[in-house]
Amino acid sequence: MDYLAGLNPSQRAAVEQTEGPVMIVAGAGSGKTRVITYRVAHLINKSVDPFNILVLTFTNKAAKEMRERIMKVVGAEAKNIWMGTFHSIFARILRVEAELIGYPKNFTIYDTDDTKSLLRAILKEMNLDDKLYNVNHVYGRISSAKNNLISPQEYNKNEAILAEDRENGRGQLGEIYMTYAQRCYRAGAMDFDDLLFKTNVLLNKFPEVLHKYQHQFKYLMVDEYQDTNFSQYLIVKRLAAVNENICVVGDDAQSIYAFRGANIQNILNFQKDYPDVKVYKLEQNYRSTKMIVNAANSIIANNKNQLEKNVFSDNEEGDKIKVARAFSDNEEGKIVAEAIIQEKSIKSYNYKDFAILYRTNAQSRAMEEALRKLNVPYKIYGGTSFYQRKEIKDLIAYFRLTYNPNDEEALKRVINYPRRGIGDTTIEKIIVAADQQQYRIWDVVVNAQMFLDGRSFNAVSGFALMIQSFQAVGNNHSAFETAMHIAQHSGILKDLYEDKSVEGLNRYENIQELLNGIKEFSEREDIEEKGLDVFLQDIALLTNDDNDKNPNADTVSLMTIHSSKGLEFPNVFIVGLEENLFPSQLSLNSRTELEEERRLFYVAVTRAEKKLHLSYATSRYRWGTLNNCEPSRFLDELNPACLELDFKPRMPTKEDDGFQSERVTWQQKDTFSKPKPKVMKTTSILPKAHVPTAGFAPSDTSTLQIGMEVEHERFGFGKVVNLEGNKPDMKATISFKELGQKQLLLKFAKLRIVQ
DNA sequence: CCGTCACCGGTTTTT
DNA sequence: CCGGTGACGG
Repeated sequence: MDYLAGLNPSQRAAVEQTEGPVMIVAGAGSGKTRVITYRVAHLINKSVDPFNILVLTFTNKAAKEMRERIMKVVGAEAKNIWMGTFHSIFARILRVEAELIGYPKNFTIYDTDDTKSLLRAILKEMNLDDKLYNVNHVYGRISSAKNNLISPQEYNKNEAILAEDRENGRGQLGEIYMTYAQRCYRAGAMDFDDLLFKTNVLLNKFPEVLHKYQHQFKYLMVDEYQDTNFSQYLIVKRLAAVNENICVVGDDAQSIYAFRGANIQNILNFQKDYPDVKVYKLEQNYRSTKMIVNAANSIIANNKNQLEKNVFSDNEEGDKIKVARAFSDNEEGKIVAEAIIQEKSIKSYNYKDFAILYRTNAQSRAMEEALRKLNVPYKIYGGTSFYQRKEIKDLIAYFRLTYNPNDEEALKRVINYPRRGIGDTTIEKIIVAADQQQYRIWDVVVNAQMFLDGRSFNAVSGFALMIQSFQAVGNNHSAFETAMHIAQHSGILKDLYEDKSVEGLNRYENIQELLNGIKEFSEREDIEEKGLDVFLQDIALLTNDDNDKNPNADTVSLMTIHSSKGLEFPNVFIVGLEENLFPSQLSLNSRTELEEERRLFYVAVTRAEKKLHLSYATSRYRWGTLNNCEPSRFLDELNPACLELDFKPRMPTKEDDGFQSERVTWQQKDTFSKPKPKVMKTTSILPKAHVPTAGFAPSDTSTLQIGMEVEHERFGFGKVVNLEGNKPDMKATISFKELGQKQLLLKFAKLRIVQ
């Protein structure tokens, strides 16, 4: 049990409190993962059967990492823990229980693309204006209904919801939702939200099933509890209801998924749900320097409604946070790339000690180009996943169809790819027939003679025969053999092989890579079921990093801030700190959304261990045109004492005056982009601006002495406490009444000597 | 049914 | 700027 020795008192207490409800409020970098892993290890050492432990995370990466760390303490037993993302764990349970709720065991999981494509089809069939009924909007509406456990029937009975839709001119949303749910059901498919929604249905409707899992999962732990939505919350609550051995870990300050239905109240209200809860706070940050922790605290202080905590660091003071300004997104990339090379050589870091974080994936382009020019190796995380590439999805659609021929989206995708003379009209006929006769789509396809005439009938029945032959092969061959057979006989391999363009070559290689992956799967010895259907099951739930071939390569990491959550790097660059980008334009309408952006910034800042770099550009390409940008309000919110402005004006203009030495009011500096009207007031940590005395004029400061009283145009009155440096670059430390001590370069500062 | 071309609209963030 | 969609002629 020597692992307990390495814990601080509150960490240790949280680990040892294995019984009853426990809430761990874990500040950024406070050793949260450590506590969870040791807590699980501790349970196992107390001879709790790993099969009785359920640990829920939000990403596959987090689950994998934890499992490995637990393995180091308790060995191979760790393999038996039920540990994974909400979606993958409940997909696994649903596969066992699916038939109870009318789904086949091998139900398809529709990913976002499938969902949107189906919605588009439905909107078209209903003849709805796809601008008013924007697919993303419709999807969002349905998704949030599901995450709040509102079924299509309930939706259509709920006058408040219907009225709201009608007011927005979207009175048909209820009907769309209904149709969408039916189509998914008929296709034997669940979307991401269904995995949670249907689990709730299952646990609600079948007490014996609920009972079974309540007794199986004697101990529950939920990581990132602040990111759970209502649907997830209720699953957890139901499962924990018998033993109440539930431990949730989270940090309200890092809640960044409200946009997807996460409800921060779940963590804020946990104490109400379990009045006898034991609460542990992990407040010591072991990750970052004091400077970084202080800066992070100064940001989050701008948010209301938080769990009270005081995150601190006993680490070294650390370097100040560098703030760089670029003239364009491309120059920003260059500044970052150069800074990486410089830092790396001075402090002999590896490339993998650096991360570049951005708000949106689109920002990666400028960074990539700059890194490539300077030969800095890098790796992009997230973005379009390997499994989302068109060619991969095409082949997988054949796999899907082989095991679930009612999968409408898979069918639409490949029934005419490669070309086999089945056009849109024919596909339309098949769908309409299925709809009118209440047939499953595959019933129509195999009985094509009833619905189609000569030529298209031949093509469709040829296709049906092909899929049936795939099913036959799948029945008695390994995953790899089946996959290879399908790739060849579907014509996909040939089609891609004949495309000799660079992209075509690339696509061919990607297919090879997928097949290689399946080969590896076929050869695994740690699992029994190795059919292609098993390989297929969770593919929709995988993301890019689950396909990382050499995770230990020495490369700079590029990713969105969202995907950086839970990670840490010695050096972090947060780029694109501009209004309308970060905070995102779409977040400016409400306080809650703006606060989520701020938490996102907090997450980004707290990724850094040693040194943090911030940057913004004054202009940026967006859809191919150049736009002016203003610096982000978040720069204003950082404690100025933590910042070091690092502007190297390449084209010195009069706007640059005073930049190096003063606390900059960022918003005013870009004279050519007119300040946007502020949508809402933010509570600024900046004191009220000083109003200079009438007739303020800067004095000649060459005679300045320690002890003199001065007035600064914006900082107000203060006293000179120190002077250092030589003439042109002489620096004065002035203690201002309102703002405390500041260092000013005399050649820039406009000071009036009072006496 | 298939290929070409003009047009439009999309960038949050992820399972 | 890019990729997807829709109209049109072959």
